[in-house]
Amino acid sequence: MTRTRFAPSPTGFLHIGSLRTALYAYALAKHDKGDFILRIEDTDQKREVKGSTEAIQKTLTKFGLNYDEFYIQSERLDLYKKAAEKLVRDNHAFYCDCKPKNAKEEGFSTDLKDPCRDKGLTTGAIKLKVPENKVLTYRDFVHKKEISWNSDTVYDATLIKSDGFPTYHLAAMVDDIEMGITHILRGHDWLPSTPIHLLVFEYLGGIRPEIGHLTDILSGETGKKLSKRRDSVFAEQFIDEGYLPEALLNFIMLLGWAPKDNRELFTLPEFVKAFDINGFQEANPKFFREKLDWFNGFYIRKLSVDELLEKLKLDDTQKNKSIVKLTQDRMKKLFDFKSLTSFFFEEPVVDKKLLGKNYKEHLKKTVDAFENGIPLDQVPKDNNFKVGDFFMDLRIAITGMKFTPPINESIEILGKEVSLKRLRNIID
RNA sequence: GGCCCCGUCGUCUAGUGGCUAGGACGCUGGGUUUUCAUCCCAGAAAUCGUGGGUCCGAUCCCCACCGGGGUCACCA
Repeated sequence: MTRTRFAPSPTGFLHIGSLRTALYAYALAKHDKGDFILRIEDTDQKREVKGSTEAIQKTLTKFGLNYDEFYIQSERLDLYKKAAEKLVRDNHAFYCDCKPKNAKEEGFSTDLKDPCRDKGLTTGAIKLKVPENKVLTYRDFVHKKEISWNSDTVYDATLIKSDGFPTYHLAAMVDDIEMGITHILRGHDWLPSTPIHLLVFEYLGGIRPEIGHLTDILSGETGKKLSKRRDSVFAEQFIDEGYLPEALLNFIMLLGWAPKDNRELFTLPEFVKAFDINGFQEANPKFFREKLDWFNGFYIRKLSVDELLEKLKLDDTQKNKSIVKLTQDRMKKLFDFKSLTSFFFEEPVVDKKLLGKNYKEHLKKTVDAFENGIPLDQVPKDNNFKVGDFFMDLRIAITGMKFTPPINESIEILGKEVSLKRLRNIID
């Protein structure tokens, strides 16, 4: 039975890269009818942001990534403590009372082995005792190759902090074993610390899951890894901007994974079905929005009128339905609806410079046609107007814009009274 | 700097020891249309990072280089 997990730390909203990791982990499990587990890694109390666990749950649900099991690491502390004590007992870990260091401020350290490793202390933080000159190897299922290190390049990583909380290096491995995780799928930033995890797995005993490291998504602007701070890339934010979850998901699917048959359109169930663990990409993709916009337009067009009405939070009136029908093909984002249709709801400001030379003649004859019940299509024929010019003047007079939904249908929705009023405003 | 990952059209990517290197987005042109959009058709766009090998033959295998990315915490 395939079991995968998505293990975010509750430090904010769902990063687009995290969403992708969750999606792939979900597909990996569900393709084999396995379980997808959500595990909140809240072992750093300082960084925790209130409400983010709920936000993550809500967002995953919104995208259809439903999980079968749910865990919170801070509720499992004794498990990690016991594991660490076992490692100390087995002489694979040791207590340490050194002052914590922060590499960001202190720079690179060349001394990999901790001074406390042979002191035989019995209190303090607990660190991994990394063996000398040992080759550490695993096969990465994303990269489809063996990756290895010499343990001499690995530092004695902290397993339990002095506040008693475990670090990722311990907690995640304990949980992955305990929860029977078969495949660890995680961000590429974890690759360098994998030798630590290999040792922890080995010393803990039990079956080690397969491990795979996803590519980083790079910013199209900077070429660097997308960052929460610099780039605006939260899943929630895309939704707020008028992207459909199914569009974002479809876009994300292809940023780091591809099928052999060039297919590009997938609903979530279709993706799960087509998913193949060998389809992962090894090179870092850049994040550009053009294709996302296309996906979004595509999925908007596929919506039924009622569905679109609901997405736009519009009342189910006949008028709204008609307007939606006219604009559906023209929307790239849900947000576009507002600018596309404002003239239906409020008097447009008409810039007369946009109108053609003969606009007065055009509009006068249109008013006549309205009053006498003559179809608008008839007007240019009867008066020898150039069809395009005539309708363009009409369009601008009614909507204030050059690019609009079909003008005849729009006028129908607006009604005779309103339309006439707008025409007269301009002629007089 | 040490360690590690990566390198096919602008972008996302398919591909195999021998192909006109395929698709999609975007772009350009055309058709449909009273505008725009949709839809349809066509086109431009990748000397497969560079230089060496191996081979009858390399985008595909090997090496070097260059370039890009990541990471070096009692954060995850």
